[in-house]
Amino acid sequence: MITQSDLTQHLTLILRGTTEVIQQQELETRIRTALQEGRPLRIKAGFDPTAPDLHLGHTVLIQKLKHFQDLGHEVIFLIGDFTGMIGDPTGVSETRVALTKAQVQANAKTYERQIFKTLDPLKTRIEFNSRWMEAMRAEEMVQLCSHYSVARMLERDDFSKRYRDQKPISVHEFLYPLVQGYDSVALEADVELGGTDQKFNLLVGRDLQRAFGQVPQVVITMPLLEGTDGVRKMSKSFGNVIALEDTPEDMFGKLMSISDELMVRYYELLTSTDLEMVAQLHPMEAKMALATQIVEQYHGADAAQQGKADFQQRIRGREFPEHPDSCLVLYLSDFSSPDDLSMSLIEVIARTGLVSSKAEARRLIVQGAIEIDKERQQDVNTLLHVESGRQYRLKVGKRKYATVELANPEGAIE
RNA sequence: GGGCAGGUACCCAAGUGGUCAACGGGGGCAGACUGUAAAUCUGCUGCCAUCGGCUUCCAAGGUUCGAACCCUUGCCUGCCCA
Repeated sequence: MITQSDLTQHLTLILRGTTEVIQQQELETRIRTALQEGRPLRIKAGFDPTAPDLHLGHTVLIQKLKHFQDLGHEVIFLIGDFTGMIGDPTGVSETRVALTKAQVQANAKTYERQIFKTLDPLKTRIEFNSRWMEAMRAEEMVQLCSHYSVARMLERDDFSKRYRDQKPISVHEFLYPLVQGYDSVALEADVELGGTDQKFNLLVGRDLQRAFGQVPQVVITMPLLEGTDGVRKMSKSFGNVIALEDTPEDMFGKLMSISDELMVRYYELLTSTDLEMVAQLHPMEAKMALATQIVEQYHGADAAQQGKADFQQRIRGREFPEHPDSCLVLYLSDFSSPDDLSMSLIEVIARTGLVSSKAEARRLIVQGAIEIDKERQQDVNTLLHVESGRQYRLKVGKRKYATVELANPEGAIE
């Protein structure tokens, strides 16, 4: 027997952090039925195969999938390989390179590795929409298109905006919402999750399901997580991502560099920590706790501690970290003469690979961003006289460190 | 198919024959200040180099002593007409 409190508990978890549920009434009804009949709901969330590197932005959805999974529902992680192979509609001038089967497979593997840090591999169904889309004949495709009008397509925010701004819209881009919507038909999804930017596409799914004689799915939208800049959504093209496969040190550092405001947001969407409690903490402490918690989830407890230690050394203490970003080893052959083991500082910095050009190295020197063994070097003409057996510690800018040393002379095998 | 307007550095956007590696804004980087924050202030932001040089303004040609700017063709985008 299903009690009201069971249902309420169930719903509370599902609704946590959501932006919108269409229709919540339907959701409740379906959950009730599911519980009563012991027949789990089928939850779908789609992902783009061209971006296999998941970042914290994606995990908002994955967490939500996890909630459903924990409640016993069937979770489908859908990889839009068919849509991905045609090309993505975002970006005006850039035509995405079509992915090969092999690439898609490789990306799918990456996805698995990443999402299974959160989801249960045994209970997660991974699907590819090429399975049904490749089998679709042109005739069926045309028929699919007939279920939607251009005017309604133009209702979509980004389409109408681009239309207004006189930016190009290719016809095939209209197919995207249709294909995505059709995925719901093919999977007979009960619920589809997506970011708020997906709302339109998700709703198309409802319409198409209706057109194909199915009960329309419940649509749940989740907020888009802001990137490290705190303003724009987290996205690779904005360079503001915290990737799941960032090193623990990187991840920790990036999390520490977000604004206090954003930190609260991250707590809200990426953890289940009580927000009231967070507000009691010193922002710095709270941020440390957040960073530790998140790094721990994706890299384990040890890594989290290591990330924390690295942060403490490198940034707070402005000390040389345990793991420098670059270790430059120089050989005798790198110098013009074995009697004069000196190299211009610019050259040395460039060789560490931490800067993109010598011009940049030069700039950093002028700007006082370079230190050798804790001494600031502001002279562009500085020469580094390398003594064998000695290690030089370079600080390049705010957060990059490198060691420089001469190759072991005895062990040198030419 | 026809007409019109455009394509400038990471993005937006000035420039419309020499003084342009190219105004300005955003972003990024650095310094100061800090809690590696945010906000703020300052500087830098094509490449190589000691003066100086080299490669850039959709592409390919052309005119010119000299072109991002003029001409031709092509490619791309938007709008209007069919």
